[in-house]
Amino acid sequence: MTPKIIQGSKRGRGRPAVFDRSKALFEAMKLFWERGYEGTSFDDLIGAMGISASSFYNSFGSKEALYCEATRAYLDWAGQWFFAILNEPSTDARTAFALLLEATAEEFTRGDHPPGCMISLAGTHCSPGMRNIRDMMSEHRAFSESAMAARIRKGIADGDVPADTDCGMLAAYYSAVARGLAVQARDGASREKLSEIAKVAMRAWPPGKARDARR
Amino acid sequence: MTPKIIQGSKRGRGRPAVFDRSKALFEAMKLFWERGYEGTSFDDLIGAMGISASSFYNSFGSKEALYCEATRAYLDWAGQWFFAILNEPSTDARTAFALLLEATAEEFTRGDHPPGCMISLAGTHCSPGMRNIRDMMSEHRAFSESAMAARIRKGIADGDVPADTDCGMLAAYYSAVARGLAVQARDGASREKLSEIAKVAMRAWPPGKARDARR
DNA sequence: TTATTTTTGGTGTCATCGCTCCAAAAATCC
DNA sequence: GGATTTTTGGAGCGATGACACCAAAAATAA
Repeated sequence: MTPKIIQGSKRGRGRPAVFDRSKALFEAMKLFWERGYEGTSFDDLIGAMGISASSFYNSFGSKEALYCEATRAYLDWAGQWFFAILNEPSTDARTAFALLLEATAEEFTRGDHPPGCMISLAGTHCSPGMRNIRDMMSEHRAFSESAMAARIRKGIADGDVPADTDCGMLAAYYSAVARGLAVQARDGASREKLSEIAKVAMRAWPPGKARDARR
Repeated sequence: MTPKIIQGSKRGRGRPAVFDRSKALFEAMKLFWERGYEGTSFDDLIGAMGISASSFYNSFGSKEALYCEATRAYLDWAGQWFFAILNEPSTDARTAFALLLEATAEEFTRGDHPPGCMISLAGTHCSPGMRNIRDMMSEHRAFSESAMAARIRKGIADGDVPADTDCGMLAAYYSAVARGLAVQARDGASREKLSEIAKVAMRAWPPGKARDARR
């Protein structure tokens, strides 16, 4: 319960850090991403991170704390392309979502990291000791969904989305599609397949011309 | 490796089974469904099944073997409504898929069993010891997707689906949507929300009148 | 009742998991 | 170089996980 003091508590004197902390975190992230929280053991982690058990403890506190950090690191990383596309001011809402799904297809199938999404499929099972992590991942999913809803609302304000669109529901739909793409990627689907699915998914975009947003 | 002989090997003489095997299996299924394979412990299982460790071993062989059986039981159970709707001869393909998603929304949110789908979200993480289970679940997902593709092909043959439809891709899309609905259900989405998402998803159905199937 | 077959409780085992502690080493500032 | 501060390797620990075994009990056919 006491907030564990981690690496860098009294910097300026004494021995500095030897291993690259953010690099170790990145390795841990990839492992969690591929194997999930329960599927990744302490020994797996320190092996991949190249540090000892005590270094691990000193620097990251606990497996659960590391998982939170790794998740944050993933969000910072994936959030870059996600929000860059979502908030690009010069594209209309429909194009933004098409590009978003296209980028999703690409990012979910790159060879330099595990397939799919670290957030979409993690913490979906609920054993007693997993509630914290489950709730955390659930909140992250809700957050990205609400970001999509906000973009759709902006589309209405901009006049490029029909004014009677249910933003929350359309966001929930695209959120669900993205989760589904993650499962497909896990099952070995190619970028091309995900891309085609994305194209089909875009056919569900609200039909009809946008009405005048200025009422 | 030796195929373990389980309950009922030499029936007709001796003591008969005391506990209800299929009921115990059903309890195990619900536990696996909710908590996943790794999240469910041996003790959790025998507790929920109401049997001793040795009975467990005698009757089901191992945790992994039980998981396979529980998965089969789930497929038999969920396959009932799934295939009943998919193969109903009097509905056209589009209606079949609309009803399928509608049923999915309902089944994924019933109070009498865990939310979502036991197949959609299981075995998506790949630690070394989970490869068998991962592959098994992946195959089950591929199977349901191919069943959907077959139904769409039948729709083309019946003339109620445009002949130039890419059946495999459309099936992959609806498969992905179903997986996404499972995640949404896990995150606590209501039947109504899933139902609305399903309606949005149906807007992606191939547009245009069906061409004459008889070429 | 007896022989036969299967179930059961209880106990044990071996591995892994996630930590935890400690003494020694290393790198900085003075 | 010495003091200070932090990191590191290594050993160990309590808990849990997934079986595994066995003698005793129970229920049936004969």
